Amino acid sequence: MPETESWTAAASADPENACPIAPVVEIVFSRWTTPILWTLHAHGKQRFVELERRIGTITPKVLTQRLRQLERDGLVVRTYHPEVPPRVEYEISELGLSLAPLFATLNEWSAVNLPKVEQARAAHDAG
Amino acid sequence: MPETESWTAAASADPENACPIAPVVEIVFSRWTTPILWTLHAHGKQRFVELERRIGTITPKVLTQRLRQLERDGLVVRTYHPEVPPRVEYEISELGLSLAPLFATLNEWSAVNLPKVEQARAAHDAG
DNA sequence: CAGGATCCAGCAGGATACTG
DNA sequence: CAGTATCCTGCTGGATCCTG
Repeated sequence: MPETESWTAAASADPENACPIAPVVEIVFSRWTTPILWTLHAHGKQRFVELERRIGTITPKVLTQRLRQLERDGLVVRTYHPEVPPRVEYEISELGLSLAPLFATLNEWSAVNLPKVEQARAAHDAG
Repeated sequence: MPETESWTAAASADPENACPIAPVVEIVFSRWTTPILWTLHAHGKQRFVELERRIGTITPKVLTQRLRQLERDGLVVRTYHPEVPPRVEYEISELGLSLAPLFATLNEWSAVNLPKVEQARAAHDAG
C-alpha cells in the first residue's frame, strides 16, 4: 500500500514530524489565513475595513496579525497611501495566486466528500 | 480579477467566514492530522506505538484524541484485536485515501514555492 | 500495549478602549 | 480609517501517573 503513486517520497525523512507538508500547512492553513486569502482572491484588492466586514467575525487585532504574517510570507501585498484619512490596500501576490489550483482542489474535495464526513459522524455518534 | 476561473463561486455565501473551504480545512488541517494521515498512508496499517514513534514528538494523549477525531470523521479506521497484550491497528479509510491527490498537490506546491516563502521572509526581515 | 485520568502552562484569540 | 495597547479567557497540548 505504501506504493500507491505520488506521495511516499521523503516520508520519514524528518524525524520531527515525518510529514513533508507540515511546513506549508502551517503557512497556508493556520487559523484565519484561508478566509483572508479567499476573500482577497474573490473580491480583489481591498481595504482593511472591507476585509474585516467580509470576514465578519474577525477582530481588527487578529486581522492585523494575520495580514502581517501573510505579508511577511510573501502571499499578500500591502500598499499604504499616505493621505487623510489614511488608506491601505491589500491584495494577493503572485505567490498567493499560485495557491488557486490547490484551493480549487480543496473546494472540489469538499463538495464531494464533506457530506460523507457528516454521514460518518452521524453513524459514529449513533452506533 | 474575481473571475479568474475556478474558485469564486459561493464566496461571501457564508456570512460567518465568507470562506467555503473553512470546514474542510478544520477537518483535514487541524493540528497533528496531516502528520498522522501522512504516516498512515506512507507506512500502511500500523499499531499505536508505531504511529507514535514515527511521528516522534506527539504525546499518547494527543495522539489518541486526534485518532478518535479522525475515526469519527471517517478518515481513519480503527481495528481492535482482543488479545493479551491488546493489539490495535489503524489504517486510512477509503475516504481518507481520497485526500491523496490533494496532498500530492500540496507537496508539489511546497517543493516549488516554499523557497520563495523563505526568500520573502528574508527580504522582509532585512528591509 | 493502548490507552484513560488528572493537573497544569502557554498562547492564540476575544473584548474594549484609545491614537495618528 | 487603520490600526495599536491592554487585559483577560479558553482551549490545545505537555507532563506525569495509572490500568485492563
